[in-house]
Amino acid sequence: MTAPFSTASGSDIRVRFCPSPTGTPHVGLIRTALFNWAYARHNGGTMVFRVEDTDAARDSEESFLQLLDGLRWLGINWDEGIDVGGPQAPYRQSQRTSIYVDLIEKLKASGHLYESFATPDEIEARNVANGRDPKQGYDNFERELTDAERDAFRAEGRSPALRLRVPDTDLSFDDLVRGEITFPAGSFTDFVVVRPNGAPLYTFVNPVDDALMGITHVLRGEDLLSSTPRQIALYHALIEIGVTTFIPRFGHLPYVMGDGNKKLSKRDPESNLFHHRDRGFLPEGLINYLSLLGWSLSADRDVFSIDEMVAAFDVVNVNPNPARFDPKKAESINGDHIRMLSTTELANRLEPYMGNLVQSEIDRDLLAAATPLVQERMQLLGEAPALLSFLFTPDDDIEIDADARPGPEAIDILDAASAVLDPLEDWKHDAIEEALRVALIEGLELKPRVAFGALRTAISGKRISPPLFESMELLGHDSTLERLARLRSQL
RNA sequence: GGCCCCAUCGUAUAGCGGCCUAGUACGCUGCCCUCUCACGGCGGUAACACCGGUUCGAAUCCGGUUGGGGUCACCA
Repeated sequence: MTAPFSTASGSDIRVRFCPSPTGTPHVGLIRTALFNWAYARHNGGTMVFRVEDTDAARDSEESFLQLLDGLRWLGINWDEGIDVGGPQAPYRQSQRTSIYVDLIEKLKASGHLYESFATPDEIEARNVANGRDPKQGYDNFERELTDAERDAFRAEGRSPALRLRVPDTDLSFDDLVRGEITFPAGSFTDFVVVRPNGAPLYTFVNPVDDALMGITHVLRGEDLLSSTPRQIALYHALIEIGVTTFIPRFGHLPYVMGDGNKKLSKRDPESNLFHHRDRGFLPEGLINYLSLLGWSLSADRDVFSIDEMVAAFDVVNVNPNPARFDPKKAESINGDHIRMLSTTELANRLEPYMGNLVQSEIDRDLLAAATPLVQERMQLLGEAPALLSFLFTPDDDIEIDADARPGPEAIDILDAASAVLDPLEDWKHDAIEEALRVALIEGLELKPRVAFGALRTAISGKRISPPLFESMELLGHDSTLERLARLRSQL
């Protein structure tokens, strides 16, 4: 069967993101949103955002709000739909019932939909009785029910679901990422589009809204690949009754996988968008990494800005095979983005991650001054507090980690350091370093790592810290001396 | 089981018939830098699932096999 697929290109391209608000935003879902968005922006087309909340049992307002929060955090915006409105409002399916009811009547009248009284159990039993695989699905046997037969079912107290009469021919489409795909006639059967209670199902409302909203390119997860022929069948019906004139192009994006060979599960923390935000991913870092799941900018570059991604993105270059989410790689990419930020910008981004450490203007200034010390030491913004807390902690409250505590031999080091630092006029890191090197490395003939290790413990309480002399400078003369004295007294 | 999709280093990918004794990045690892940790620099490790075919020539095209995944809901 030949079909009038969309030929839209450039700014005529219309894509959509249409999540069902169940649970926290999943990175696979977000990757789908990202690719749709990038495709629209690259082509100067239109991004539509609608919500498929037709499953009252599973959908929640909280989840809906989280979706908005997540998209806004990432900077994925839209031109029509939720909040911004548009010619096909409303954009929440729960508010579009009358539109569906109207179309259901039209499709019924035109003979595309027919009443089906068989329950799932009966269909399975029927398959078994006919020697078919129980899992083989519906066999279209109620297509030509007589009025008398229908009345008989009604007399039993049954209400019919409505099924779409699908064509008895092969159905083909040219997938944007996979190429030509053909489903043989008979491999997809008449499917239910309306429940007996009159409520339309996803199988109906999704293509109907795409048609009504003029969607030209449907980019979605590959789990929907098998339902595409059925949707195309529905499109043919919609075209015949004049609802639309074309069928969108489809592009089925590869799965985002977790460990093993299965989709990243909703139970897996890695799947949760907010898990990554909470740990300190930058929006641009996460977008960069997510882009790499099934797509690449070029052969030898995998760190790039959002603008660069948009400028280069084309869905036809998306790789069809499933991609594993690799937290290590994601963090590495994020670290690169952290290093690409200006220090003032990084300081601003860091602040929300500092917990109650940064509370005053003075704290903010200290954070700004300390940011350069940690910019090359983080992959996640959430690592900052552990690295910097000693700068914001009163001298009395510095805890000495067990693995950082030096032996009694450090007493001489601390004494010598105090002696040379106390009278130091020019409290700058290079002067501090010079004084300490003269006193400890040359004077006491110590190895730098031994001498400075003890001082590091004194001021930070840790074996690992930002650069020592810069840290001392930020801490100030008095605090530094106080901390040296405190450690000495504990040895 | 029927139908559909997928198949390059551990991972993500480059490759769209000769530029490939297969490139890059993460990871792992050796060395250098170095006050710790990082950052950075220079190396190393490691892949075309298999079998046929087409072709002068195949990771690239075709067929099959194997393996993995999805789908066959009155969920979305």
